[in-house]
Amino acid sequence: MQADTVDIDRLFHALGDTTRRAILDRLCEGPMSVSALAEPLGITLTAVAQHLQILEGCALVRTEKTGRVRTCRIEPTGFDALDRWIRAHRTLWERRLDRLGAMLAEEDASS
Amino acid sequence: MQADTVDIDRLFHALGDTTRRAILDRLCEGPMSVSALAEPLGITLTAVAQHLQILEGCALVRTEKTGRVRTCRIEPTGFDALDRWIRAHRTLWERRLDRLGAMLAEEDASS
DNA sequence: CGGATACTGAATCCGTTACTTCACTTTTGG
DNA sequence: CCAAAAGTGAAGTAACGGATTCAGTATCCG
Repeated sequence: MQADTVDIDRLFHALGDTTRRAILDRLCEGPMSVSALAEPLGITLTAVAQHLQILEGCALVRTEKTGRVRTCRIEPTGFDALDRWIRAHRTLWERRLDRLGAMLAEEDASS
Repeated sequence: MQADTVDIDRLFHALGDTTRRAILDRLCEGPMSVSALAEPLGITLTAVAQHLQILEGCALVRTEKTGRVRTCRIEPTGFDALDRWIRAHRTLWERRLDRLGAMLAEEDASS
């Protein structure tokens, strides 16, 4: 399970930024160069490159440089890791809520 | 849909902190006072209270003060909002990957 | 070749955030 | 009633994060 190596801390941190989520949304339209990404964002090329490093660091995008242009695309690995985290915790929390419900039902029954 | 009011930005920011995720994990065991939460974390009561404000702000926990003790518990609303965001984007991204696959297949066919 | 393009790296700036301390209010148990 | 317990509020601090600028490097096109 390759996606387990993705640090959930980095993942949430990466997604907790509007610009980075905008980059991801943009990449849904297809692979794109760094400049193409930067153009509608109103920030520097450098800033975009920094965001891309973070997104790559938690496997949300993959980039590849050919010639002088770096092409960026969506990488589902980090996304899968996030999904797995949520599923795991959802069941934990739901189990807890179920237990709470059971306790309340028990109290009602004994009253 | 009450959970739509939850700001996804705040949500990711809230979950992007180890201590806050630890608080959530701890609350899975059941409702707890602020001091009880603070004790194993090695940080001040004040710090925990601040984290709780953030977690409440995006509907991940709910707290209620009775007497001098504030009881904290898991609140699924924010969690649901997160889940919905992920589902929506997963389909977006997968659609994109499908389209990519189709394009590659087309290229193969035309070669 | 030479100039434009597409980035990269380093240093810097400034606002935000996590955490602290300390003084204070409220509640509660003996 | 009074001292300990539980939490609140305000102010301060140190580190981090997103962004900038500027000076490079590598690549491409005419």
